[in-house]
Amino acid sequence: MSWSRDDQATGRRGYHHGNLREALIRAALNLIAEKGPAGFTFADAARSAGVSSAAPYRHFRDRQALLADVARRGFELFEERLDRAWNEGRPDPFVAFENVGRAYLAFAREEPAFYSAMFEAGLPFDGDPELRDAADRAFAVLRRAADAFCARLPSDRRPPALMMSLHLWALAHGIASLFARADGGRRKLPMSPEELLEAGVLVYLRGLRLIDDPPKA
Amino acid sequence: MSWSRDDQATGRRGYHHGNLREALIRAALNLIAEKGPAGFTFADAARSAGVSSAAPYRHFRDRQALLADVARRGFELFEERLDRAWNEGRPDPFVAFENVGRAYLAFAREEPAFYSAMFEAGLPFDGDPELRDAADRAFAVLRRAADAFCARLPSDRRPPALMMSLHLWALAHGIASLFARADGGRRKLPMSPEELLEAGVLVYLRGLRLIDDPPKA
DNA sequence: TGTACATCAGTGAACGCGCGTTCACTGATGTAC
DNA sequence: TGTACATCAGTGAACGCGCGTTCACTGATGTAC
Repeated sequence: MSWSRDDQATGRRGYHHGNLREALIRAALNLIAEKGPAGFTFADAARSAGVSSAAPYRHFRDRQALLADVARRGFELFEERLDRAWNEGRPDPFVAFENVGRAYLAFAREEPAFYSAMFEAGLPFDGDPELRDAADRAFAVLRRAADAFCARLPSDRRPPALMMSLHLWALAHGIASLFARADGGRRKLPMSPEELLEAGVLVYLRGLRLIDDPPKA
Repeated sequence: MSWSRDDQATGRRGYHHGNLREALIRAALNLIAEKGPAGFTFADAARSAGVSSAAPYRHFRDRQALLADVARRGFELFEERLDRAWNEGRPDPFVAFENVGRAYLAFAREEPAFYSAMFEAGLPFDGDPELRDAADRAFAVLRRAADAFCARLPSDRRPPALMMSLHLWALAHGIASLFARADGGRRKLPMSPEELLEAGVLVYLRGLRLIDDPPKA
């Protein structure tokens, strides 16, 4: 029995929910994790927040607006995690880069719902400046890391930092999409995604330092 | 006016369609290209094949079976394209590798519907041996290419070919997913996805040849 | 401290819609004789 | 070559379902006086 006015099951307090917006976002994350961003419905989110199907309209224009909010928060969290891993290039840019890579995969693995909403929901970035900005800021961490790394190289063989950051982003995203997701039917590997990414980044960074070496004929 | 019994609009021939199975697959591809694999419906496929909504059940157990068939064909076509690009390593493994990379991106760009069905529909590979085999055969092309490439390297610095093929697959897939798809809201780049991939593969392959060089401190 | 009132954040019933699926059916096709 | 018949591949109507969305409403909360 409960002495307070809280409903133990839903966390609600009587007629007014109190924090429905947050509850809907949490519900959306759970549903996306279960069924993917396509399987998530507005009605379902309302249901699992313990509220009528009309209630979400007080907080979100429609289903897509809720999804976009989830994605935006995901990018913010992603940025924070990557930035903390980079740690301003400490102890040195090389090690810090590896840490960013691991943080990338850890995020994809630990927050599959956010990751799906961010990269697989097909949200229109163009029409949503907040979402685009959040995504840009997350990428900017990689970009800053690449800048710092390149600055250490002798200027005659310094690669374009933008290109470098795009390569590493693509590699991390590719590994995350193909191998690091929890959704059952993925391919078995002889190594962990983290090891695969670390080895890949290692090879890549070594290749960079030889950028003016002609290819083997 | 038509002298045959063909219906010009739908390609049908009277009561019996003639080739409904193929028509449904083509319809599915168009619909997936338009709305993504999540937006594609069985009813819509039937409609655009000019047939009643019950007809598809003569050819596919359900919606997912049709989707899986599209994905399987996609992997078969993908394998063929990659294999042709590899061309048994001619003129030399390095150039042939670049060709495979370009073929990978070209496929993602030219066949977005196949690509979506293959990599984004979340189909259960485990329960569908034909689909899994088709996917494995496509990957095997990359694997063979990596084997041939590694065989050219001196044995004391020969990288694991499996790892190498996984890296290149992930890089190509990452670039394709993030930058090479036609679906509007993608990020603008200062270079084409093909150039980005080519540069990345170049750096990677150069890094490979230094695999026993210690990282810069 | 109490009261009147505005505002807010919910309800619950209803709607139209399209989907997936089934069913008995029927027109077309192929084949045996 | 014709005919009877089995089989195949469609039809179209119907079903239950859940979704997104709207609407008038109402209970709860905050605030001015």
